[in-house]
Amino acid sequence: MLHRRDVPPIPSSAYAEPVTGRPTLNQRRRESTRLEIAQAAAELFAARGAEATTAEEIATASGISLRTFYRYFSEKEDAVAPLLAAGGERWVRLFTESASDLPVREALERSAAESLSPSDAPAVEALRWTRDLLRDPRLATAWQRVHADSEERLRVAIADRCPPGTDLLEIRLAAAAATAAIRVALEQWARSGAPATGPGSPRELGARCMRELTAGLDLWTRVN
Amino acid sequence: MLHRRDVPPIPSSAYAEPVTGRPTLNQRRRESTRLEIAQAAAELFAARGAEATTAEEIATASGISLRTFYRYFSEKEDAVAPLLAAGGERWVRLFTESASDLPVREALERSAAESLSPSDAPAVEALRWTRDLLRDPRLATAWQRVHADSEERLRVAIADRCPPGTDLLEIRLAAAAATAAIRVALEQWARSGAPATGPGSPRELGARCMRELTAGLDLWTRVN
DNA sequence: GCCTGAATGGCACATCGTGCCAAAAAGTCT
DNA sequence: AGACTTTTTGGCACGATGTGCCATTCAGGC
Repeated sequence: MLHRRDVPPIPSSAYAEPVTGRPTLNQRRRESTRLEIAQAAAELFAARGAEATTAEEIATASGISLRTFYRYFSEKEDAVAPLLAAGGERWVRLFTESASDLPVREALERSAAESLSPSDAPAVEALRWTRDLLRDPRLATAWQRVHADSEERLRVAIADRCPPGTDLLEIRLAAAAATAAIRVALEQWARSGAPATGPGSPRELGARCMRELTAGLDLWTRVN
Repeated sequence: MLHRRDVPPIPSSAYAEPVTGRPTLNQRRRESTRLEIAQAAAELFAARGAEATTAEEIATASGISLRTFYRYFSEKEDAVAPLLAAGGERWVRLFTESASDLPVREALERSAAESLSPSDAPAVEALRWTRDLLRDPRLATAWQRVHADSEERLRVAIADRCPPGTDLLEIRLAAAAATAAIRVALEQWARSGAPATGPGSPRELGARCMRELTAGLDLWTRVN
């Protein structure tokens, strides 16, 4: 007897469980609010630095109370995570949605390249912010957490594509290699003055990093 | 005029600057204190979890005041960093001290394997603690920071070995690949019930991860 | 012994992050 | 429309975090 569950057999969120698209209307509203807060936080962090910015200032700038801010983000520095994670989120989504008959490595490289070449307007904004925010040492923790989360999601996505008996260490290595490739590419791009497209762009750097880091993985020779 | 520095032109530590061994006596004492605190913190974290342990409890268990604790560690969770970083520290040190005529890749693999097979008694302890501490989600941040620092130190060490004109991106990739290999190997070992030596040990897993992740790097074909 | 600089401890203080509860908002149903 | 339920929000209190400041203690060198 773990939980008391008398009347409603399913304690899930609310009424109007959507049969159609995955994200609930409320969830989309919440995601939109998260982005607004992230935008305000990024401006403050870029201007004064994360150290000198209080959580209350971010909340006020976002038009919400301090208490509500901490319902959207568990830590002050996490407020910019939606911007830092924008690329990674899109990347894993593209990989998951790619044709399942495509070899894993092909799918990884293509979705990475596509996610690193911002076509969307907010994606361009996120990239610009990333470059600024990476300079703040106080945000290093958030940057690392974003990639740890990304690696975990990617690991699950890769595992779903592989046959059941696949070595888990191989899957972990593939996820770690691919995530590290994206991270190093973005860090290198942020340090350089290269533009968001063309030579030295995240897309080019990412392709090269991905190729070199994933070349030696055994995973590709066993499943395709 | 950034700082006021009138009388002493060099603000370095103390008297008795040692001409011989690198670490100052005071620094060694400090390092020893750090380890004692880390030991006490690890026991508390493993028993009650990092969430339910206050910084003051760690300080009291270490026989120091709360204020002094924060002079040794900037955050509560960082208190166990010396244990989590023990392997990585030794690894970079072994790599740096290895014969300079040894090819970079050889030196990397050998020092990694050696640092992952604990011969020292405290190294065995650190490994045992690592397995326990990795279960605490509250310590994930410290774990990630430890490896970010390790990657940075390794990057510098690799750069020192390479000829001046070497592509910085290649060096970054090598450092990232090697650090990720160690991290994945330790995470996999911690999840499994494998012993510290023999089959499934960190040394064996590390060798395999290192081989697969660094196989595709261009760096080896240009410098040796 | 004295003297000097570093290490320590105590205190105050701003900020962080959370539990709790009441008010407001949003959605459902008749 | 109104009554009802569920979710979200804001305000408040409070323990915990992390730091600046200053007096005291400690560990040498003289």
